[in-house]
Amino acid sequence: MQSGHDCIHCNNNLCIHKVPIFFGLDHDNLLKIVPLIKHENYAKGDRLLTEGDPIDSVVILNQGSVKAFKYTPDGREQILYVFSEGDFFGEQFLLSSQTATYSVEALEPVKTCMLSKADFNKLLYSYPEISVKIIAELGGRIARMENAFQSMGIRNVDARIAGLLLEYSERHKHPDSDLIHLPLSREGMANYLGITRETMSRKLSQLENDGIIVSVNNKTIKIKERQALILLAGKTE
Amino acid sequence: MQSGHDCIHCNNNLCIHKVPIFFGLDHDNLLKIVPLIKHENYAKGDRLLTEGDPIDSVVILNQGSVKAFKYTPDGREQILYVFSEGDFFGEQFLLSSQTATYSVEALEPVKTCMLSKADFNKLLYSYPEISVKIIAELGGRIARMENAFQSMGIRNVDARIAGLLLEYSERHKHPDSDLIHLPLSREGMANYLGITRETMSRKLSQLENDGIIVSVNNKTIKIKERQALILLAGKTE
DNA sequence: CGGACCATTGATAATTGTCAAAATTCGTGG
DNA sequence: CCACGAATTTTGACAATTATCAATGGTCCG
Repeated sequence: MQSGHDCIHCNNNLCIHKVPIFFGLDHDNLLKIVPLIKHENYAKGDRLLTEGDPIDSVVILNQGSVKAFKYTPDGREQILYVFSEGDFFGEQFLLSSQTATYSVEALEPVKTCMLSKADFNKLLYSYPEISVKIIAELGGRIARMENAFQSMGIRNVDARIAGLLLEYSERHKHPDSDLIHLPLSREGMANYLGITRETMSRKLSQLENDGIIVSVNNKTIKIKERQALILLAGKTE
Repeated sequence: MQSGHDCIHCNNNLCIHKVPIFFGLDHDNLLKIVPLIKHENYAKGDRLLTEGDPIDSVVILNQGSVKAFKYTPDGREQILYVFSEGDFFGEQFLLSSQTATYSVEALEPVKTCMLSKADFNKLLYSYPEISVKIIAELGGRIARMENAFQSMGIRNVDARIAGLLLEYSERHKHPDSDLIHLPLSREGMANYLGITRETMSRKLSQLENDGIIVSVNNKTIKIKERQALILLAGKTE
């Protein structure tokens, strides 16, 4: 059983295997990082981070999903991201501003791995290739944000909703069927798209009436006419 | 006149002094970078980059300003950024995706400095501190994008417009007075906020009727009641 | 089973988009 | 420096869409 230490490694520190920034480090180096990592559990609704808080570590999601959001001037939540297993956040704050620019809340039970700011910085200097990975990751995140920003600029709400459903269908696909797990509630999706929950509800009902989707339960829908959604997403008026 | 080479340096390669990522490099190292830089001029309306194009260099703005935008499914421009003197773009593409995720067009006569992808990568390996600077810069850009995204989610258009004017008033302030130089046309601002140019026009007229701003010309306005704008920007309904 | 939370639906008001026309501004060439 | 034409902006009337307010219905979980 020469894989003994490997199994401990795998069972307790999965996160290190799930995060692109650590890909490419060899096994020995990974083992050096393992002891630096702290773990934490959260229940649904728990706050992992609050806008304005000082930040002292990078957080890697090992299980579950979270929403990252800011409050608009009128007190509504504007959701920026939904992070799930393997995603991480906090790295932007370590090197630029010191305080969190958004709040993070668990959408379901969540397990995290955390790497302190000091250790993280040491890593950057010890393994220059990690810096390059991070630059790439940040570049990707910027691109995704830019896409989201563009979608927000689409004046046609039906197109925005169709686009969101298609995005979820790619990212949260159920294994066999064309069922989609929605990471957010109706209100959550509305808060992501910048519309009211009533409008969201109405639009989904309409899609169901048109036979394009079927609502299975509050967090699951089925796409019946993917092509129609794609058409809607590119609709001009 | 021992400053001879320094002056050549300063006159022809100002860009290197304007970009945060090169701050902190000593004079000798800066001199090594200078010969790697290529220059280019553009007239108003020229394309510097088109979405989907392969990218082979980082572009630093030495003079003038540009808009970066994507086309929405219906063919409208969604403006993502206005870059001006000292800003740079293209660095995200070098390390992640290979093609441009947005187009860039000159808003006025523009002078650029360009650093090839190969040279840029060499720099990253030779001067690790540049990587750290870039991570910080990207972190800042993400934060700005997140703010913009949040603003877009504000359902009240008056608040979005007030916020935009306040932002411009900080970034494009005229030296003495409280005149603001608008980097974008009415249509451009509308395309940034995701509204029609007619709505933009109407809203600005209304602000002028209310005595909050005065329109000096198409690219200049004067803020008469800054406090009123701040109030509007935080308005809930 | 009960209660809290979430989602849906209806009626109405407010806002913004659309289309069309007129007015203004801007840059260029004489 | 002025005039002219092109481009941009403004305004109006109307249609379409979405927010708001209020009430009802449904779902999830202990």
